[in-house]
Order: sequence, then structure tokens, then C-alpha cells
Amino acid sequence: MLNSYSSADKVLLAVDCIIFGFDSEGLKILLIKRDFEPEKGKWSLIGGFLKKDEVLDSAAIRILDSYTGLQDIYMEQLHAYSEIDRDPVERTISVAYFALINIENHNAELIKNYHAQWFSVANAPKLIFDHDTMLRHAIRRLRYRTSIKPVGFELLPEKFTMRQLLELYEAILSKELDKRNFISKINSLDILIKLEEKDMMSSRKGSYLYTFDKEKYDAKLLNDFVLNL
Amino acid sequence: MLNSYSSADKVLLAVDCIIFGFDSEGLKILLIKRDFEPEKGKWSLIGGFLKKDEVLDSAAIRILDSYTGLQDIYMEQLHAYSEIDRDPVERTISVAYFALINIENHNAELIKNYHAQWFSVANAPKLIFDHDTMLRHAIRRLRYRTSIKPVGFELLPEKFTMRQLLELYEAILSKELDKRNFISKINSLDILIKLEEKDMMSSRKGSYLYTFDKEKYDAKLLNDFVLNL
DNA sequence: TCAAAAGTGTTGTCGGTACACCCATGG
DNA sequence: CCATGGGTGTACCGACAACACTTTTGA
Repeated sequence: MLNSYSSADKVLLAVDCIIFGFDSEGLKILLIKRDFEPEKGKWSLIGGFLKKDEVLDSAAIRILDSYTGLQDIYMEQLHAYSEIDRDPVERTISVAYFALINIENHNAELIKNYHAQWFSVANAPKLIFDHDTMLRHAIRRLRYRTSIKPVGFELLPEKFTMRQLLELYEAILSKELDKRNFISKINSLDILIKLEEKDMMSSRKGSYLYTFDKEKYDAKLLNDFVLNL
Repeated sequence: MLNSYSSADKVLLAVDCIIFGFDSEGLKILLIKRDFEPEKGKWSLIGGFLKKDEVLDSAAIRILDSYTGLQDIYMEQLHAYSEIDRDPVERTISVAYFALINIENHNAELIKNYHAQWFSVANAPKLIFDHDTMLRHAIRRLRYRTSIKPVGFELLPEKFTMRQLLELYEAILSKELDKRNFISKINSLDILIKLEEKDMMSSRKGSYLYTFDKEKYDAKLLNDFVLNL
């Protein structure tokens, strides 16, 4: 019967996390080498099972923490994947989550201790199950998000140069952007604070460092806008 | 253990369908009077449980069919809801789906035979569980969808007037639109075919009927665009 | 002095918005 | 002849895209 609780099938519910980071080499994702069967030793998204007394959002946070030591990362629900044989061991539906984090802040030994590793999105290894599909969808979502909310705060270090911000957007959208147009668009958003300080690493002239104006940034996060890049 | 299949909890997985329709009275949703406990007799989204050998997308289609007789309706996955006590009987995670359908084509006795009923979105009854939240999210998604894909084919009759199309968009966005600007934007999309025929019901002068140019419409469905209304 | 990256403005085009009047017809 | 809804065009403005040269300074 459709409407009978007792006769309905129960299933395993997994949560998989797509964690994006960014550094000088480009856009990255965090993967783990799977340490149990099946597909032991293969690269995989960070994932685990939902517990009975747990909400999906919390499960995502707990699972990420347990594999990477990363704490309190806000993740956004992406999609539920339910192909019958997506997991060969047992019928498992998986709800994917994604988040953006700052590699510098979180790289530390934490990641190493837990055998998680960053990979360039561009040449990530083949992943187990349907994780490649999840990743593809997450990238699409990230691009979309970029077009309606500012991105950067989550992915860049505290202080950064315009070039870094530009390269972040180029990595996400995987296309080249005009420097001058980009800068004027970003300035028109009015979410950056230009510091006195310069970064002297990148050039002889040195380039000004910026930070996000947290208040204004958060305000922009509330109202959607369209940023055509 | 995190990584043990055998010790992981299993849960009930439900699917709930948010079905939008449109007629002269405005934007509507299809609800059913729940015929089993708990909350028997209350209004509810159309929902049921996922079967073990079934993909979520198919479950949504099957469940919709079983409650309304509606066949082959394409639905889009919305979100998974997992609050612990969202269903008081048993821990149940629900994946919500939504679709747009044409009321005229589907109203028939079908709906009546199955005790499903259309309600104005504007004054829908209070729904059970977290269905109100689902509906709210679905409306938000519908508005978003409207801004990046053409909408109409799914919701309007085969032949329709510009006014009907305008009113559909006004209902979805719940704001007034300028007739002249709306028409020129729609025309610039180049997805409508203007027929010889006029609808003489609405006015003395009569207004031209249009149909969607299926080919061009479908092409637009593939490429996102931004339609600022 | 030169290489390498930083920084900076203008112009044309397109699309969006605001806005008001005439048309056709049946009653 | 008039009330009702149908149909149409223009002008302004802001956003986007394309585009190139000067500045700084360490080696």
C-alpha cells in the first residue's frame, strides 16, 4: 500500500560532501582515499551515513569533520542521487552537499592527519560510484552561485590582491575575464576595502591588498543580484 | 562506525510533489485530502514512499499518477527535508519534487476521481507536516526558473492570448508587469507563433491567439538566459 | 634600461524601463 | 457613439564589452 508506513521500504541514506578550495594553482576539491570496501583505495568524495537522530545538514557537518577535522563549515544541499546500483553493496540514496573553504586557513596538518587531499578540479582523478556526476553538478551550481552572490570571502585568504580575486573567478567560470572590466564591476559592488599594505611577492611594483568588508559583503549575500562576467 | 554499511541506520524515504497549474483565477497547486493517519482529513501535498527498487524520479511520477491519474509529468527535484520530527509517526526523510502542468488538459474527471483539488497559491489551506515550507521553496524555485527559462508551455493551453501569458508571469512573480515591455521581451525571445485566429471571448475587438513554437521553445530550454521582468 | 606586473578610462552598443495614445468592435 | 480591452513606439539611462597605454621598481 502506498500509504502504509509499516510496509514501506527503508533505505540507507548517505551524505557526500563536495568541498571546494582555491589557491595559486586554481580551483580545487578535497578528496579522500577510501579506506573500506568496496572501492577501497580509490578516490572518493567525503561521505558517510545519516544517523537516525540526525538532520541531513548536521550529518554533512559531522562527516566532514570526522574525515578532515574541519569544523563548522556551512554546506549547501545540492541534490539527492538515487540510481539503483549507484552503490554496489546496498541500496543507498545519497544527498550531496557542497561548500567553499579557504585552503590556507584549513590546510594545516589537519588535512594530512586525516588522509584527505586537495586536487585540481581540472585534473581530478576518476571518482567512485556517481561522485563524478555529483562533482559536475556542484561545479555548475558554483558557477550559478557566482553569478548571483559574491564569492571570495569563503575561498580567499583574509588579505588578497585583485589578481587573486580575478583568478578565482576565472577558475570558477573557466574563462578569461577582462581585468579592467572585472575590477570596475567588483568595485561597483562596494564590498572590498583597499588596504594601505601592498603585496610585494608578485611583482616589483607591488599590488595593493584588499579585504572584504564583512558587513557589506553579508548584506549582498542576502539580496540576489546578477553579475554578468 | 562511519564506514560500516551494516551498522548504519535505515530510514523511510518519502517523495512529495508540488504541482503547479494556472487558469483564469491565477496560479494554483494541487492538493489532496489525506486519507490515512496521522493528520487524516487534512490537506497535504501528494506524497508517498520510495520503493526499494525505484529511483526517486520514478517514484515521484508513480506517486503523482496513483493519486491523480496524471501520467508522464516531468518533475524536477527540489530539496530533501529531514527534520527529525517532520513526520510524527516515524523518522522519514522526504524529497520534494515540483512540476508545472496545464490545468485545462488535465482537469477532467481524473482529478475528481482521485480527490485531488486545485487551490489558489494565494490562499491555500494550511498543510500538514513541513509541506508549507516545501511549497514556499517551490514557489521560490518557480520564480527563479522563470527568470532563466521560458515558462508557459507547461502551464497554458495550446492556444492562448498575450494577456494570458502576461497574467501567468504576473501570477508567478506576484507583481504587475508593463504590458508593452512584456510583449516586446517575449517577442524578442522568438518562441511564439502568432495565429490568424482570434479569441473573441475576452473583448469586442478580439485578441490574437498564439502557440509556442515547440522547436524554438525547446532550444531555449537548453540554454539558460536571463529574463529580467 | 628593461622586463614584468599593476593600474587606470573611454566609447559604442544593447537591453531595460517608463510612459500614452489610437484601434476595432459589439452593444 | 461609446465603453472595453487590444495593440503599438519612443526616449532615456545604465550596464556590459571591447580596447591600450603608462607606471613602478628590482634585477
